[in-house]
Amino acid sequence: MMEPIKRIKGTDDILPPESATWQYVADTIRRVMSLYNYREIITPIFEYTELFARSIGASTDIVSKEMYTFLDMGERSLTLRPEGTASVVRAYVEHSLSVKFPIAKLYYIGPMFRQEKPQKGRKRQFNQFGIEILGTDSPYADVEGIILNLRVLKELGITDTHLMINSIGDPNCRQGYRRALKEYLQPRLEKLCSDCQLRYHNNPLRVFDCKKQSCQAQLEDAPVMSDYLCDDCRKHFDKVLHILDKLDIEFSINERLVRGLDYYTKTVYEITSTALGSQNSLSGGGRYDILVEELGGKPTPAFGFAAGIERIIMAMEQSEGYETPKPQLDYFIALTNDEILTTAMEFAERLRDKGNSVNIDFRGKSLKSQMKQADKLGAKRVVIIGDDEFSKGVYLLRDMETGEQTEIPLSIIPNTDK
RNA sequence: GUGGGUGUAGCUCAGUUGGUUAGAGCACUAGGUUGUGGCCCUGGGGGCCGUGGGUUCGAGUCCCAUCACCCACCCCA
Repeated sequence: MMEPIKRIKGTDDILPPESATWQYVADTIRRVMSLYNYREIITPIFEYTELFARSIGASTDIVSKEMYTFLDMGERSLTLRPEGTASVVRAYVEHSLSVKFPIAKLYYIGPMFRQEKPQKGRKRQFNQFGIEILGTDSPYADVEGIILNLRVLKELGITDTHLMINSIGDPNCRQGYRRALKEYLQPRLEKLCSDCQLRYHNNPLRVFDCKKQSCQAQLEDAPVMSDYLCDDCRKHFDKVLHILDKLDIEFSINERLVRGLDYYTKTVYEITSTALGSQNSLSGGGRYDILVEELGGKPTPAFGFAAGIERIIMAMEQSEGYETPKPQLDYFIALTNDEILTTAMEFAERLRDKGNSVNIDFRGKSLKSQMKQADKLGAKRVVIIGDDEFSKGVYLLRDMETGEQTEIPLSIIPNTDK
C-alpha cells in the first residue's frame, strides 16, 4: 500500500454538506455588498513580498514571521497574501481607479495565508472578505463600513457580537502620544514581561494588547490616546461616534484597542463574538489615510475592514436556531435495467433543460436501494422507469413527500411548477 | 517557539487490576416486502488499537521514544 498524502497542517478540506454552508455565507456576503453598491475586486493570491512589507509594516508579526515567502525562477521574492487590503490598494494605484471611481467602493472574498501555529479559529489558509472605500475622508464612510459589516453578521444570524471602537490618531498626534506613553512606561519597564519590553521599543501602543495581568496592572494610569488627538482627529472621531449613536448602533469605546497592522490611522474597530474561544475577533478594520500614498499613489484617504469567514461560520453554528443545510434535489431517476439508462439520460437532460436538478444512479442497484438513495439525496420527486413502464413507453412520477404516484407517457416532461 | 491534552472501524466513542477470535451507536451493504424511500427487525463487510522500541508467558491496556491532531500562550480575521 502506498502511503497516503495528507493535507498541509493548518489547512482544511471543506466537504459536503458543510460546503453548502460556505456557499450560503458567500452568497449572503455578495448580496449585502450589492445592497450598498460595493463591487467585487479579484486580485492575485500572491504578490511581490515588498508590497506587504511596505503596507503592513516590516516589523509587524505578520510580515516578520508569518508570511509564506519564496523565490520564483527569476529570483524575485513572492509572498502568498496574508491579508487583502494591500493587493486592493496596489490594484487601485496600478489601474488608476480613482479616475473612473472618484469614490471606489470595493469588496473582496478569498483565501489568505499566514504561517502560524494553528488553533481554534486560526488556520494557515483561511478565508476573509472585506471592503475598501477609497477616495473619501468622511466619517460617514467609516460608519457605512461598520454598519455594512454588522449587517452581514446580522443577516447570517449572528447576534452575540460586540463592537469596540477607538481612534489611534494620525502619524503626527500619535507621535506625541507614543512619546508620552514611553515616558510613562520607562520607569515601569522592569515590571513588564519580556515581550512587552520589546514592544516598548518597536511599537509601545501594542503593550495594551498584552493579556498578562502584571502588564495590564502597570497600565492602569497610563496616558490615553484620546487626550493626545489633534483637532482634526478629535473631530473625526467624535463625528463617527455621533453618527453611530444616531443610527442606534451599540458600541463601546476601547481606549486600548490597537491594531497589529501599521497602516491604520484615526478610526479603528473590532467586532468580537463570545462564541469563538480565544480567537474571538470576527472582524476588524479602520481608516488608513496614508497607505495609498505609501504604495505610490496620490494621497487618498480610505477605510476598510476584513472579516474571517471560518470564524463567522463558527459563530453561526453556535447561534440559536442554526440548522445544517439539507441536500436539495428536484428529481431522482430510478430504473430497473441498464438497457433503460440511455432513455433515462435523455429524460434527465430534458428535465435539466427546464432548470431541474436531476440525479441518476448508474450502478444498477435494486429499486429499493435507489429509492433509499433518492431519499438520502433529498429528492422531491422520483421518476421510475421499470421494465414494464419502459415497454409501455411510460414512467411513474412519485412525489416523495406524499407518496402519490402517477403514470405518464415518456414523451411528456413533468411541469417544474409545484 | 513554549505549555497542556488526545490518538481504538468512514464518524462519535466504550474497552474492567495486563488474560482467548477488540466492542457499541451512526454510516455502508444484503434481506424481511421476488418493482418502491423514511420507522422497525435480522444478517454482512469493514480495525498494522497513530508509529517504533522495551517490560512480560501474554500489551489496546505498563514504560520510553517519535509522529499527528487539538487547545492555550503569542498574534490576528
